[in-house]
Amino acid sequence: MSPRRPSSNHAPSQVDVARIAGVSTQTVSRVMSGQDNVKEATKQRVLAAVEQLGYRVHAAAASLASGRTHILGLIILATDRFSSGALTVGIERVAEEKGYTVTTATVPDHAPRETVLAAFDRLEGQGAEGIILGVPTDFDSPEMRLRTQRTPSTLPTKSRTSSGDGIIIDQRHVARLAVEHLLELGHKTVWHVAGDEYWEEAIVRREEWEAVLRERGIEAPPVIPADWTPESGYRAGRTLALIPGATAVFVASDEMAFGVIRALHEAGRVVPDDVSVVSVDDIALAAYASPALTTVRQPFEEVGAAAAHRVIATIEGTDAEAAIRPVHSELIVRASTAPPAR
Amino acid sequence: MSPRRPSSNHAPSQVDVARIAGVSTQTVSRVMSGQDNVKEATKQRVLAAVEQLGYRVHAAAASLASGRTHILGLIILATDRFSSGALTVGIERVAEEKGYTVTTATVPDHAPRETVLAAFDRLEGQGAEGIILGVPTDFDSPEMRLRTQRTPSTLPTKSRTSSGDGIIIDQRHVARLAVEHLLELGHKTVWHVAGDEYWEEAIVRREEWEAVLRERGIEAPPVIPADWTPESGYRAGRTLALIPGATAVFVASDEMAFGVIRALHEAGRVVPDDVSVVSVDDIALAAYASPALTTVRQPFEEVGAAAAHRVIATIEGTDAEAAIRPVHSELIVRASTAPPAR
DNA sequence: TTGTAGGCGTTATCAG
DNA sequence: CTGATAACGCCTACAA
Repeated sequence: MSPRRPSSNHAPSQVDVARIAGVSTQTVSRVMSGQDNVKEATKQRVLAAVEQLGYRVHAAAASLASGRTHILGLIILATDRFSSGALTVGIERVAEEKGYTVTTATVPDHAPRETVLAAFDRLEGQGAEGIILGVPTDFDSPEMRLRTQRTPSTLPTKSRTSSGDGIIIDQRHVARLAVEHLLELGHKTVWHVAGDEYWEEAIVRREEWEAVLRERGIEAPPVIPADWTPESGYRAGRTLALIPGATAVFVASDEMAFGVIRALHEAGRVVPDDVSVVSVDDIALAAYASPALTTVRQPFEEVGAAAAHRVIATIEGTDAEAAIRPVHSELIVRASTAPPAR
Repeated sequence: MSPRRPSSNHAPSQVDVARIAGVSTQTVSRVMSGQDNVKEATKQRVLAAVEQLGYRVHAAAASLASGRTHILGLIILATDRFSSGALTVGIERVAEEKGYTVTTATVPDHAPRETVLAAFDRLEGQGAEGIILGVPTDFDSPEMRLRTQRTPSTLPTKSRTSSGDGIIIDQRHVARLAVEHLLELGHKTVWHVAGDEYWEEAIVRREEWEAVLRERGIEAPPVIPADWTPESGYRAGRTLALIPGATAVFVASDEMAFGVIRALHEAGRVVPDDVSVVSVDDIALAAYASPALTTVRQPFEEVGAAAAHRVIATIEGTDAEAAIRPVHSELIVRASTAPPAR
C-alpha cells in the first residue's frame, strides 16, 4: 500500500500525525526524538500514523526550535589527494554514528588565508556546530581565534606552533621511524625530499629528519624541496640522481616517491640497490609500486574519526580529552629499501 | 573595532539589525537576499548595522520560512578511491558557484540496496533538494523511483539499463578507445581485466571490449575478473602471466593496472615488450607508474560539475538538458603499450 | 504519561 | 520603496 498524504500536497507535519494518532503534537515530538516517557500503546499508534503518512521531522523547523543543527563542517582540500579521501571517510563514519551530518567546503591548495576564513564562515552560516579544518591554517591568527572561540574546531594534525588544539599524528615520530630505518640499514646519511612547506607536516618532517641526523653527528645534506605532487617528486628525483654519494632518501609522501623512483630509474640508478627510498602514507598503491614502497603508514581514516570524536565531544560538553584515541603510525618495510651496496 | 553584540549573548537577529538601522525586519530581509527594490541609502544603513553586529541570516529560520534549503545531497563511496575525490571536487565547485551547500553520505562499497536507500532518506531528511548518486544503484527499482520522483536525482554515469537519467561519460567510447588502440598497434587479440561487476561501468566496458573484438571477427578470450583494487589487479596479473599468447590487456582501471604490471614483472614478462597494458582513469600517478601508463582519461571533476549543474537545473526548473555539457574521454598514450614483439 | 502555550528567526503576502 | 502581520514546523517549559 502506498503512503497517502492528508489532502493537500505538501509534506505531512507533526500536526497531521497527531490528528491521526489522536494525540497532541507534543507526544509525536516525544516519540520522534526517542524519549521514553510515552506509553507503549500510544507510541505504537503514533508510529503507525508516521508510517502511514510517511512523516519525517522537518530538520530546519527542528533546529530552529531547538537551537541544534547536528551539522559538522569540514574544510578540505579540493583535490583527489589520497589523504583527503581517507580523512573524510573516518569523519563521516563517526558523524553518522553520533547522529551528525557533515557539510563540506573545499578550498584549493595554497589558498590564501581569507579563502579558508570564508569557508569557515560559510559553514558557520549553514549552521555547523563544529568544524574540522583539514587544510593548513594559522590556527592562532586573531581572525581564526575569533572563529574557533564561537565554534568548536579542530585540526587533524598537531601543529608545531599552536596551542595544542591540533591532534593526533605525531609527525616527529613518523619522520624518525623513516630516517632511523635507513640509518640502521647502514646508510651513512639520508637525503630528504620535502613536502610543500605550506603544510605543517612538511616542516615537522624536515625538522625531525635533521634532528635525527644531528643526534648521530651527521650533518644534514641540503633539502630537496617539492610539493607533494608526483611531478615534483620526479623533479626531485632528477636532482638526486645527479648526486653520486646519495644512497638513501626519505621522501615526505608516497605520491612523491613514485616520481622520485621513476626519475632515478631513468637515470639508471636502481632502487633499492643503488638508492633506498622510504616514504610516508602507505596509500593503496604503495605496495604496487616498482619496487614496492617501504613507507610509514598514516592511519588517516582513524585520524578523521578521532577528529570527529573530538569536535563532537566539545560540542556536547563531554570530556574532549577522553574522546581522543591516540593514533599510531607504523613503518611498513617492503622492497624499496636495502643496505647500501658495498 | 570588534563587533559588539546587542546585549544578551546570543547571535544577533534580523530584529536587532532592523532596530539599529531604523527599518523593518522586512527591509533587512530584502537587503540580505539582494532584492533591488530598496533605496540605496536605506540599504547602506542596513549594511552598516549588519556589519556592526556581525549579523548573518539564520539558515534554518530562512529555510523554514522560505521552504528552500539550498542543500545538495551526495551519496558516495566510503573509500579513498581516486574517482570519488575528483568527482566531489567538481560537484562542490559548482554547488558553491550556484549558492548551494553539499552534504555527504558515504556508503561502503558493495553496500546492499537498503543502505543506499537509507542514505538517500537521511539526506532528504536533512533537507537536500537534490541528490547525486555517486555509487551504483538500481535507479529503476520501485523504491528508488519513489524517491527520485520527489527529489531530483542524478547518476554521474550513464547506465545501460535505465531511463537516460544517468549522464555523461560514455563508457562504451572509453572501452572502444582502449581496445582499438591495442588492435591498431598490431595485437591479434586483447585480454580484459574487468572491474567489479557490481558497477555498471565495469559491465559496459566489458561488453564493449567484446563488441569491438567481435566487429573484427575476433573471438574474445575469457574475462579475467577483478574488483577495482590494486590487489585484485595483482591477482589478475598472475593469471595473465600464465598465458603465453597474451600480448595485450585492457585493464578496467589504473589502480588495477598497477597490480597487473607488478604481477607481470614478477613473472618475468616485460611491459610493454612482452605485454601491452592500457587502462582507464588517468590518475595522478598513472604517469609515474613503471612503465608510465597508457590510459583513457576520465574527466571526473567535469563529470561532477555536470552532475551538479544537472540537479540544480532540475531543482530550479531551468532547462536541465541545456545545463549539461558533454564530457570527453581521451586516450593518453604513454609507455605501457607497444606493438607486439615479432 | 500527556497536553497547552509560546516562541525560535525568517520570508510571503498584502497594504500603504 | 517600505512596513505590518501571519505563517513555516517544531521544541522547551510548564501544567495537568
